[in-house]
Amino acid sequence: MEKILDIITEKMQQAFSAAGYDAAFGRVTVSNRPDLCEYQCNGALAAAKQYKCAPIQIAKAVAEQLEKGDYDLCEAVMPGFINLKLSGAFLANYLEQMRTEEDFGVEKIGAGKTIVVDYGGANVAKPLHIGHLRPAIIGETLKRLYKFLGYNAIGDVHLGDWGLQMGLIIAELHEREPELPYFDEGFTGEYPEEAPFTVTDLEEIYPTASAKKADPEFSHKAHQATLELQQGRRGYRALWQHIMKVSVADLKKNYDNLDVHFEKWLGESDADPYIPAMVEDMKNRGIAVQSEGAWVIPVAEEGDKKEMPPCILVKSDGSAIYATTDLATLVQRMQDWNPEKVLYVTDKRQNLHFEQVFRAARKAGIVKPETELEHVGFGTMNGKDGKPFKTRDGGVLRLEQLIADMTDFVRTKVVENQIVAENEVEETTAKIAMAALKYGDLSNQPTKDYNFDMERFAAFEGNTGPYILYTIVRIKSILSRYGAWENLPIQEPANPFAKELMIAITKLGPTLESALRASAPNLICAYIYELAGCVNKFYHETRILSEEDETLKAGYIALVGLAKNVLEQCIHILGFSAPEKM
RNA sequence: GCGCCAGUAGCUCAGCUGGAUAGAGCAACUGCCUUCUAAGCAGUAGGUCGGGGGUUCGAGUCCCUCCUGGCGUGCCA
Repeated sequence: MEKILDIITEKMQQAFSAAGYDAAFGRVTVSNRPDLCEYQCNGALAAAKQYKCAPIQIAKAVAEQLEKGDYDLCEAVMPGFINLKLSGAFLANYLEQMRTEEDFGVEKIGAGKTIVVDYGGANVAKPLHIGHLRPAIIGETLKRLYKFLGYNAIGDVHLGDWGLQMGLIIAELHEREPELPYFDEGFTGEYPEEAPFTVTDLEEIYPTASAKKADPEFSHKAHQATLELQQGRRGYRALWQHIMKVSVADLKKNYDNLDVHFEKWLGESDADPYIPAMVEDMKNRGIAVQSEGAWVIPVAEEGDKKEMPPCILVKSDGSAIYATTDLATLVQRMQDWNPEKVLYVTDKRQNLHFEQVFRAARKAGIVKPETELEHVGFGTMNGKDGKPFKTRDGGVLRLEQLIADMTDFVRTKVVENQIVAENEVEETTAKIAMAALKYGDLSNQPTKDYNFDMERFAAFEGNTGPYILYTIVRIKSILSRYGAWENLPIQEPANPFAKELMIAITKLGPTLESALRASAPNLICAYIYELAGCVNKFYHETRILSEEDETLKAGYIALVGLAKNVLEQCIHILGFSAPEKM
């Protein structure tokens, strides 16, 4: 469906033309003075400069040309704004179309296009911790948003299963149990089926090993193990298989709990087979050059404001580095899926890295010139005090623990309120906790650092996930009392609150498109907060079920029903859902 | 050193390509439940938009400069 702003902008542009001015000045925006009007055009102010006359003259002349039937108000005011209020008939018509078309008539701008969203970033052998929350939920939301707008969106977890961390674990295991057959280079038999460790063991082994990186001897051992693993040392590969199996099952469980689902569970190791040919090719074509013992791809360009270090392709010890696997992964993605776009959702501190990789990929022709590569770099989630998030004993808070804490906090409230039956407490609690957590995070601008404060996130008032759910639940309650409502047509607004709500609903499509363009889920949050506010005002001011005029009542029901559907569609994109009661 | 990002109410943050009176939420105070869930609604109070210049009819928004904080800056990811 064409957006309202586009429709009235077109009409405004025609009016500018008809009045003898450049149509380009006819852009209409949502009013920033809702007390005066709903939409406004500031074009006369800008046009005044070009035509050297008073802006109000232009505004008046243009307003004369507008079709009066579309508007309840259409006037030129000082110093030269053109103020508009839509007619109820126009709005009802538009909303009725939204109600009856599939997906609210939102334009499928991505039809026929494929996008890869790379967003998990989980590391094998490491439990998900608080740092994994943002990439998971921001990435999942962006992926769902792309899907809703018609893209074929492929989410890939891109496991960290091939880097130094694997070497660290192998080195640490070797120190602990050197007698294991995996470390015996002469061993030719079958390795045991059972892993010599559990998930819980791994969760302790990795941090221990990581802490020992400062020790030069251990560090060298770990680097050596990484290299040998990558070069295919048999025992290390077997050990690696064990680590993968144990760890991935656990990761899947945790992501499921967050309602985050990946289409592909590929990892850095899956890119490995592509590396030799890619590197060889780059060397042959002179894309990669030797420098300080390593093979690098110079990516500095003229006009760079900052120093642009080269992209390291092969380290001086001969092993691959993250740039290598990222490039090889891109080779695999282009070959298998040929996407229009690849989106990377990672910490913003990796900005330079991706800039280098993107340039290298273009230089080497791994992607087509028109393939879009975007890095969505999100900010750090800090503790309440603004410092990096730590547990009381200074450790890293596990994601599971975070969710458990949030759930406990919410459960108390749910029990206190006594609205749901005892056997529904857990399900309701889980939904509210998820909404609190995700909305709390997603409502921030992704690029900004923010402070995590559970009390604030799970607060049941104000701009929070629970507030949005509460609004939906209120409507659901009315709808279920009313009976069949799905086919009731939208009517003209019966009061100002209804009209405000209707206008809010029309902003769905434009909001989703802006959110996609800017990779900014917070825009969706801001939108549903506004929409929920409109619903609550309408709810408060209008007695719906006790309305005696049946036609009027049906119109109310149709309107809140549509509002509910839009809200639920939006929270689905944000990755959470509403209970029946709360 | 260089580069990137940020600085808006006591706190946490919005503010779309420069436009009318800078907006929310929390905290504080005040009203509104015999009526569809008060996890709500309405209202009061709270601001030299980090400082200083400049461009413009008009600047939180654009340009310059300074201050403060965070991050990055060749073999970790």
